[in-house]
Amino acid sequence: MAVKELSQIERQLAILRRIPTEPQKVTVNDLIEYLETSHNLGNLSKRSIQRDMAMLERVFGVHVKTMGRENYYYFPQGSHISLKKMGPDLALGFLLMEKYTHSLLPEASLDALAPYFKEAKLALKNEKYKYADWEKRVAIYPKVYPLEPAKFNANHLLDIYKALLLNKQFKMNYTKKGGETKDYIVSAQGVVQQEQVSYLIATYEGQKAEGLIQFAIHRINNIEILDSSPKRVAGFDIREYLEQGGLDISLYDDQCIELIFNRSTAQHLNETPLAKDQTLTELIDGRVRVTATINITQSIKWWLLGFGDQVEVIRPKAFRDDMKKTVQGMMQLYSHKSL
Amino acid sequence: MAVKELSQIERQLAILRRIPTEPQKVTVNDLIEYLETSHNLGNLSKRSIQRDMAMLERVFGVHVKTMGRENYYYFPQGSHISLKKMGPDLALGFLLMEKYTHSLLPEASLDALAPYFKEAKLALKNEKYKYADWEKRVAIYPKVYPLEPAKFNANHLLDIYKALLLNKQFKMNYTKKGGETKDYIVSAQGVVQQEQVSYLIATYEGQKAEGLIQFAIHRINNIEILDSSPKRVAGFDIREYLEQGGLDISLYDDQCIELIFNRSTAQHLNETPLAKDQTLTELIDGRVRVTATINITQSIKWWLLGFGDQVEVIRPKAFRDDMKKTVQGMMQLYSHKSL
DNA sequence: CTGTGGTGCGTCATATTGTGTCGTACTTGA
DNA sequence: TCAAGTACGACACAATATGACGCACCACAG
Repeated sequence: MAVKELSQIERQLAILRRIPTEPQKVTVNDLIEYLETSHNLGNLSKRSIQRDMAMLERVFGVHVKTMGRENYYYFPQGSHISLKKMGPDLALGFLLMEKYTHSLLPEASLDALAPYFKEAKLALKNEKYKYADWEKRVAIYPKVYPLEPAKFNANHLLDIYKALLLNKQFKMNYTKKGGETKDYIVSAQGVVQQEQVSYLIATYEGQKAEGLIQFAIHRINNIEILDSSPKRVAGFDIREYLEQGGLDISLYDDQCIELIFNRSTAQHLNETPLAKDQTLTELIDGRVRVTATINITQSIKWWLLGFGDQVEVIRPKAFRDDMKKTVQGMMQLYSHKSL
Repeated sequence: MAVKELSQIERQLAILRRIPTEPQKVTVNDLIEYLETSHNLGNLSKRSIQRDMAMLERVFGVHVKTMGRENYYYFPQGSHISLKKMGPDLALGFLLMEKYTHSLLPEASLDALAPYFKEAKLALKNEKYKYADWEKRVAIYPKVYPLEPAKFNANHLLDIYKALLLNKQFKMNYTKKGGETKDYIVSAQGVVQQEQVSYLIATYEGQKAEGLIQFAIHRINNIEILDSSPKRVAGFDIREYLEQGGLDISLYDDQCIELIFNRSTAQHLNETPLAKDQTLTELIDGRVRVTATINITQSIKWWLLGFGDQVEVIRPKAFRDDMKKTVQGMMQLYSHKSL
């Protein structure tokens, strides 16, 4: 490639893109090498780059630290440069994302995102928009999960993601169901986030049986990323894993379900269908017969039980019997006098 | 304020921040006025700004359109300038947010966010990070909601948010439960997003009784933002509204609940407690007595029913009787022979 | 249709700013 | 203590930005 000439501004922007955030840093010599190799430039004097840095410091808030005889340049953590003002669509997107996810994201990510959220709020505070009481007007409200979220260290999640991305194994200390803790050398295969609880899908060193193990992330006590490469399970795909009932085992082979709903309850199946092939038929007694093809899992059973006497399971027969048995168990509970 | 002098770069950056995205546009005269008022600059020649624009076009991809005798400048939709490269924490934050929210956000917001997501993926594709199969390794998986999401037009949601922010009323066509449609002039008070379904909390013109009305957003057929100001309900706070059972009515005044769980089922209450003041006591028969202070709502009943015979409601008495009655109803369903 | 006043843009002399080459002060490591 | 490397101020010179034209073009009004 030919040696190009770059105008001052273009050169300064190229430098800007090279400046890392806080833990990392860069020297003038690094920058020269970068510009010469990546941008095929010759003929840049060190003095000019030094002057550029002074300007970037003044205009873009690049930080400088003189350590020893060299200057190191970096962005402080959570810094942000915005050249383009956010439009309302974009700003709203950020605000909604913050609402939806702020309890789910690792701290480090939240810190890094904070300037974007701040900017979004600012963008909605100008002449036209009145961001004033957004907090008082918009809420996300979980329906069926009155539980407090598991005390869940999102930093561990971050470490797992990093291990996945860096293609490394990691060592973790984990509290097993019984309460005993154990160290594992883990090859992460995937992560599933389910409502408030996240699971790591992985294999570990010294595993007795073949297969993928699920670890609850909130039971992880400590993580340390190792240098070794993980043992990858060939052809692993988290969606296939979930479809084959990774978290949620199919109770029956039969996937054709037939239910009879109360009329009022059936109504909302119109809006949120059980499956794409769902059919609804009104019966003589006013109730509604529903058929659909779905994996019949523990979740489905739970969901149907939740409707109480407003739904009756007809098919598969085995599922009906299962429901009947459960109801008999419940009946027994409430036949006793309460303690 | 004194008339400041700005260097070329600083001026160009100031201009850049003033350039809007596509539907809007800006002329050189607008920019001069902006710089003179907002940045207290005098002495800028029109020719210099014109030259600046040529440079911004070349370096930052600002688009220009000559309409009539003037030039209009704007950013194309979905354009994005990144001067700072994303760190891994930030990039992960974006990827997770995309995973969590991409089915919930309005199209326009998604389009505007797309460059950020793209940049995040790029940031994880460099020397160190292997973004390769993120899609195959990370999933969000709803637990208790096997339903297909309501066909829900996120653009209507966007319009509602805009009406809230712009402090305007809007007109909407809405399909009522029965199936009939009706036009409303609406004063939005808030929005609640609950799992897959979003609700607009509002008052409307010609409302018969006092009070806040809930509209399901997926039943809205059309929205048009008006110029009139909404009637604000004094002191409205969505959190208070929800706590007082806006969506989810308390069934009983008594908030002290007492349950007896199976041992295995009770275990996960350790991790995700029912409430902050929850107490667990093991009984002689191995089951676990749980007490907690919570709003006893339809959701809670649903949730408890879901456990089938693994939980028994003890108190409040009225709630126990309610559960008993429901179980008797279920018993009746399953005593019949199936059709 | 024609004139007036506005715009964009090329050009040129001039003012301003960027650049390379010093020198000096300072730090580190041999 | 000295050599070698860095940061940075100063200075002359080169490069670039600026303002003042002029021309071409367009819109609008008379």
